[in-house]
Amino acid sequence: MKETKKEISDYNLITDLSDFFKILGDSTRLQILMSLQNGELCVSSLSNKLNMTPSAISHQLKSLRTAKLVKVRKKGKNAYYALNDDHIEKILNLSFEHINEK
Amino acid sequence: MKETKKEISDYNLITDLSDFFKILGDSTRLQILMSLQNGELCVSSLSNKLNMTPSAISHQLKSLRTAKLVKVRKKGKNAYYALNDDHIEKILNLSFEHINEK
DNA sequence: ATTATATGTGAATAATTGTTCAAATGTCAA
DNA sequence: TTGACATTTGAACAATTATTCACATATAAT
Repeated sequence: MKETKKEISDYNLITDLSDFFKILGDSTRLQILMSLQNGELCVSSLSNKLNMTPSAISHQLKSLRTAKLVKVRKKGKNAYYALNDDHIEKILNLSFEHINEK
Repeated sequence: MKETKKEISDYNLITDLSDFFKILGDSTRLQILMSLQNGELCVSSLSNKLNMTPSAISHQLKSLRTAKLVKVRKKGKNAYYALNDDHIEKILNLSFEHINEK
């Protein structure tokens, strides 16, 4: 059944895409991603920069990790997070252009 | 105060961007946008295509209109909706590439 | 005018989710 | 070992939101 296969793959595409946008649709996570555009940062640095508790930051970093948008490097007591993908910066920039032309 | 100005514009950028992604972060709205990539459609066509009530579709179309992602053309009893912007297709395609490479 | 069809709207409900708080884990230094 | 610091985790709470339902509006046809 070709129709069924197409419907399933459409379904996956749609849910994957909307999940991806859901992750970007939060100001805290966006701020984290944009902060990491200059290079890796540890949780407490992000906590200071964004004026939020380490716990809140850590929770959001977990979401970003699950979505494979960031990766971790553990060194001593610290956990350094970095962008995991080049695409994200492109998408952010293109979306920024979109916003700015309104 | 330069610092303050920058903080304010950063704040607006972040909230505008996250609002934009929030709109895309819903499967119903994504399906509507992707359906409109082939040309304008009226509410009942979308309702049939997505197997959802006209009311649900209409509510989401209102969100999309407020976000200026779609526009309306009223003709007789029908309301034909179309994409309002070229950027959206680019963003969707780029995001699709991102999803597919995982 | 009255019916049927298409769309829009507002309130209510159910589900999702971001932040906080308290506590746990892990690492380093003394 | 003890204490301090960095990060993580789970539960609870508050806020947001997508859909449904009932109803309103608008247009066309008879």
